[in-house]
Amino acid sequence: MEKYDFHKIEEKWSEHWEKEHYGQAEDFSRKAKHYHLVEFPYPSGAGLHVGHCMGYGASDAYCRMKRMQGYNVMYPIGWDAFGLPTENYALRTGIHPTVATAQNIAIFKRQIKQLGYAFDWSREINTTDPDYYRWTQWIFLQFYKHSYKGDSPNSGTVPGSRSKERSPLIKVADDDATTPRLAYQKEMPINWCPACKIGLANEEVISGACERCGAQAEKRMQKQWLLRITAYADRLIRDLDTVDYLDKIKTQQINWIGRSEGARVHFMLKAEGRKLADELEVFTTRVDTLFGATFMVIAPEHPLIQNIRYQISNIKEVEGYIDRASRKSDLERTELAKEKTGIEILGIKAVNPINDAEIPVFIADYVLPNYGTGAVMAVPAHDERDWEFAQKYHLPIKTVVVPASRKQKNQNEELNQAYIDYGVLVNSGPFDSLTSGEAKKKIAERLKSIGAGDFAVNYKLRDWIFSRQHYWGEPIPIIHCKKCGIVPVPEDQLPLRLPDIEKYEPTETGKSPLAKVTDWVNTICPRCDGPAKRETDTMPNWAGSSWYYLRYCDPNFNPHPDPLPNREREPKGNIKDDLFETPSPLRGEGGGEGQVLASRDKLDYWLPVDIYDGGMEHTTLHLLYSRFWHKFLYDLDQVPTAEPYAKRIAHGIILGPDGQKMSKSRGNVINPDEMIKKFGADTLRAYIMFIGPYDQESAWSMAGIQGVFRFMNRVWHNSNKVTGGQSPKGDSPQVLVKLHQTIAGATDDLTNFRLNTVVSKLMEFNNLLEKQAAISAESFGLFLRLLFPIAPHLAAELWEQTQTQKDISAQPWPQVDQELLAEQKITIVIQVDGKYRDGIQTSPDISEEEMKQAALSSQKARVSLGTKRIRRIVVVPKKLINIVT
RNA sequence: GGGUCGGUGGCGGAACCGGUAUACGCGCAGCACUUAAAAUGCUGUACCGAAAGGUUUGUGGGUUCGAGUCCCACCCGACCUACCA
Repeated sequence: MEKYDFHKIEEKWSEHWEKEHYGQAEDFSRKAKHYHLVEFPYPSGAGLHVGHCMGYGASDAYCRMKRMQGYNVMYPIGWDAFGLPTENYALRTGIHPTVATAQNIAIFKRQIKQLGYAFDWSREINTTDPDYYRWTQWIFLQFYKHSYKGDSPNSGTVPGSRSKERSPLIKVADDDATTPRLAYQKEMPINWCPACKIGLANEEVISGACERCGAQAEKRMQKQWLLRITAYADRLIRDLDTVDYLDKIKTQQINWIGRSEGARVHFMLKAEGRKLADELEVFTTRVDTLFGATFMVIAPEHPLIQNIRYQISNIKEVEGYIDRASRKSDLERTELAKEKTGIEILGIKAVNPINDAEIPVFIADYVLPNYGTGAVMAVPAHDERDWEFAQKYHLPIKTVVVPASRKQKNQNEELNQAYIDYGVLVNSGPFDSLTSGEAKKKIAERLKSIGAGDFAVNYKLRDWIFSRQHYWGEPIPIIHCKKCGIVPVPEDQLPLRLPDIEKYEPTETGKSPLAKVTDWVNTICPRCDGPAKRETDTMPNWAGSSWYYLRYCDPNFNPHPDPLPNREREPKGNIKDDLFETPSPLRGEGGGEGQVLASRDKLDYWLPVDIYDGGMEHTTLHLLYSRFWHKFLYDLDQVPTAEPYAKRIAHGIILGPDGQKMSKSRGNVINPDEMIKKFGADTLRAYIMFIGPYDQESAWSMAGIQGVFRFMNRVWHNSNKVTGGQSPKGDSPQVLVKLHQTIAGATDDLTNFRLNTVVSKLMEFNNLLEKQAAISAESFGLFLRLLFPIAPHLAAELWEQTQTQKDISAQPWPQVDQELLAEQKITIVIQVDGKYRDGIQTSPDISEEEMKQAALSSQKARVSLGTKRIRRIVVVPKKLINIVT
């Protein structure tokens, strides 16, 4: 027999599948649908990474099985192509990002096809395609044009929403400047990377450093666009109950959102005995300790200072402190956490609303500006950080809660089951002797009745900073007019295209490179026809990936098939017609008629995504963002489901051979192309599945891939043993039983993404085959069908060589012959006092009595029993006997 | 500090409902083929022991006829997160 020439085989079959459009899904097929999503790649110049191969290969195997099981499988792919590396590349080389992207995509495509991943290429999408980002921009405009009912994140009123209910959105008029919009602009301190010259989302700052380049991030005030994700915080937590995600993913999302229940408290401010107009509002989860508040602390960024600066007698020192704090990076601010610093704001006092005590106000950077209200009531007796601060500055410490005795606890247990009891209150006036759980409720109620506070819910999650000062992103479709203010680009003018530019450097002022393209920036206000300027910020990477799975369902959908002349390049002014202004199809206003992103029929057919595979690193960013967009689109009635993904799984990362994360600088990067060259695509696919448990990280091993390569060769040579036309009756029972055990085991494992054991089970069968002189074509064919998802080229080739039926991909998935398995002899384990002594082969219909007899007559068991008295015999039918002495 | 997941041979890892621990692969040793090597094939391979037999799933305890698996305490590691009021 000839050598296993994997190059020849793989080339032959990948051409075959391309020609046959294997992998193409059918809309509205009567077969059951399976929508299988993998995170689409960023097409970098480095080409496919073995990590991509893990996700795509496993999912490809799963989808091949599903197709053979009769499902209409959609397994699409696209390109998440906006982003910094391409822009940086353009900066270095002058090659336009569009050109670089096209080149990179070509590399990825070649690799993907070589590896035999059967994507549905008819649905390929690209986030940088104006026909795609047109709708990304459209979604942004809807955020801008809508308000969420009761959306203040700190209001404490939680919009009641069950998973299936849409929450009402309010359409906000263009000239309405007061209603809070879901997309809004705000001057705020942002994380700024001095090296990349880009504003960073909080999530992109990793322990004080820029996620991309590692430089220390700084703080900087800048007007930013934000999306009000906090309005959806509760639903994002609650609806996790309705989806099947790995538990750790759910936990991470819940922790990230960080919901905590407590109370808001208003402290009146006094200067020279007179009440000031400003109040100090704090959020606390421990309102039961309100009597123990001995001072207040506000963050250096707190706006109060500016408002009351004339009342502050030591304003110079205070401003000096603020200045020093602003120059610290987040990292410095947290690393120096051991030693707390601060300064008292002299000249003012805060008044505790519960007991009218006047207490000093400090400014200190251990209080974070972005959490709660940026101010805390300090209770040094019951908070470690406040205690440290009080120690350092010799501030009073007043104990107001003491541990409850067990007896008291028991007495109150029934009353307070819903609360965590820290103890009972002392030194708290009328609230003394209440448990802290009760006191939380009573004190908050009291505050509410005197207008000095209320129950409140607070989130760690902050609104999503949506502005980037870069070129290679979706332009934010907004126009700034001196007269009219913020004016959205009319929807019929979308897409708002990126203009071609010469220089990609961000400006020194921190504005996007677009700011220098004066032809483009200067435009005409769509409302008043006066001169106006375009927004020059672009959207973050996460924008295009927040809805791409919708577009796969209907990649060419266009709600307005007759395109208007593209007017955005040469605005002629006076574009007022609303004809093509897409109606916001709010509930009850037209059902599915206003569909924009994809046709409703197709979304109804395909959604939700049945399985979504990706990396763990995306659980708190991409996954949360896209759930947020989806819920918003659901509220707009653009999508039929409240959640986008029914099930989320995640694969582990592949480490280099040295056990370290792969990186160019370490020189431990494994290049898929080299592996294909050396071992072939099938071996690479199978090895990556075999490397370890799917959801854990595993280190690459050259010896390991060698072993899998040997397996492929053995399978190849074992096809010699196929005897034409022979029925499986000629195969030994041992082979048949093993074959059907393999069918059962491999199916179960593949269904549950236990890919390493799928491969090992196929190896086991092949090892048995190795010892046989011959095997029937039919049995070997069953084995090949199991192999097909793992090593499709090899399986298809051997199928063609050994079988009469045509194409392996058209064959049904093997069924287990239960009778065959049932007829087999079983092994009964005989134990004495729980220890294995003997095993006997017997038929499966053995009775318990017969089992006992067999056990007692076992030579080995009797030796082990000796003269001991038998106390009991435990019988597990058809499995085991334990003789207890 | 909080959260999550882990700890099984020389190594990567199997063991699904508590029922023969160490499947599969690597490595290693011996043999065959070869002038030789590579490749390939065969045999062996948790530990102690010549054998009979005994011991073994991070440590200590518990439940059970029986524990890698369940419960309690502790030790170690990885990842995420972190002055979150």
